[in-house]
Amino acid sequence: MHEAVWAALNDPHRRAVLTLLRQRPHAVGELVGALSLSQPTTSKHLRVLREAGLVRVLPAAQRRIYALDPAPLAELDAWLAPYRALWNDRLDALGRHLDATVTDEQRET
Amino acid sequence: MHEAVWAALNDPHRRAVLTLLRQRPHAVGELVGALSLSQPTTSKHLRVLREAGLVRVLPAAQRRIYALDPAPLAELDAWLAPYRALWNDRLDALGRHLDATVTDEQRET
DNA sequence: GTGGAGTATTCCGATACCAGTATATGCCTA
DNA sequence: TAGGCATATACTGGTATCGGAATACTCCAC
Repeated sequence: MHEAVWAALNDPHRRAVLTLLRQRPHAVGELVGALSLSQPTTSKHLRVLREAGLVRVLPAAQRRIYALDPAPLAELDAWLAPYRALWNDRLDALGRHLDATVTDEQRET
Repeated sequence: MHEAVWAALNDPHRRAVLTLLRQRPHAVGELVGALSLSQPTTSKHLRVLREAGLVRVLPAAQRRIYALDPAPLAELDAWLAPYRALWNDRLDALGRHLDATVTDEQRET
C-alpha cells in the first residue's frame, strides 16, 4: 500500500468525496457544491485522490466526471488484515466472559 | 472514527510501531532501536498514537511499556465496510467474465 | 474564431508536521 | 539523598499541506 493513499485519506474533504463517489460518479461542479469549497481547492483535492489511484476521471466534453476506484481501499483492507485477529480475539474473550457470566448466574438461580 | 486516528496512521514510522506492537508490547527503548530514530522523536510518535487511542501505556518502574489497542482499527474496518461491496462487485464481475470466457472457449472446442 | 462554461494550475499566506538538540521529569539503587 | 537510567517535553528549523484569489487551459456552440 502506497504512502500517497494514506496521505489522501488523511483529509476529511477527500474522504467526503469518496463517500459521494460511492453512490455514483460526479462532475467536479457537483463536488464543489457538496463540499462548500472553492472550485480550485476542490480540483486540488481531486488531484491528490487521482494520484493516489482512489479515483478515475472520465472526460465528457468540458466536464470531467470523477468515479471511485476502490483498488487502493482493497489494499487498505489487506493492510488491516493482520490486526483483525486482535480485536476478534478480544471479542472472543468478551464472548467467553459473557458466556461464563451467564452460566454462573444460571447456576446461582 | 476520529480525525486523530487518520492522522496517526499517516506516518510510516507510526505504522511501523503498530506492526511491532502486533507481536508483543515494547518498551520505548526497544522502539527507538527498531525505528532508528532519536529517543525524543520516538516518544513524540508514541504520544500521537496514544492520543489517537491506538496504543496504551503500562508504566513499569522507569520504563514505559507500550501495547497495541486495536479498537480504532476496528473503527477503520467499519469505515471501510461500505466500500467492500464495491471491489467485491468488481471481482464478482471479473469472475463472471472469466466464467463466460471459459464457457465460450469450451464451446469452441 | 469568439464567447462562455467547466476545470486545472499557479501563486501566495497561514498553519501543521517531522526531525533533531537540549533540557526536564520520574523512579530505582546504593 | 545523590547518581543514573528511561522517558517526556520545549524549542527550533525545514518542509509539506490547506485554503483562497487570480489566471490559464480546453472544449463546445454559435
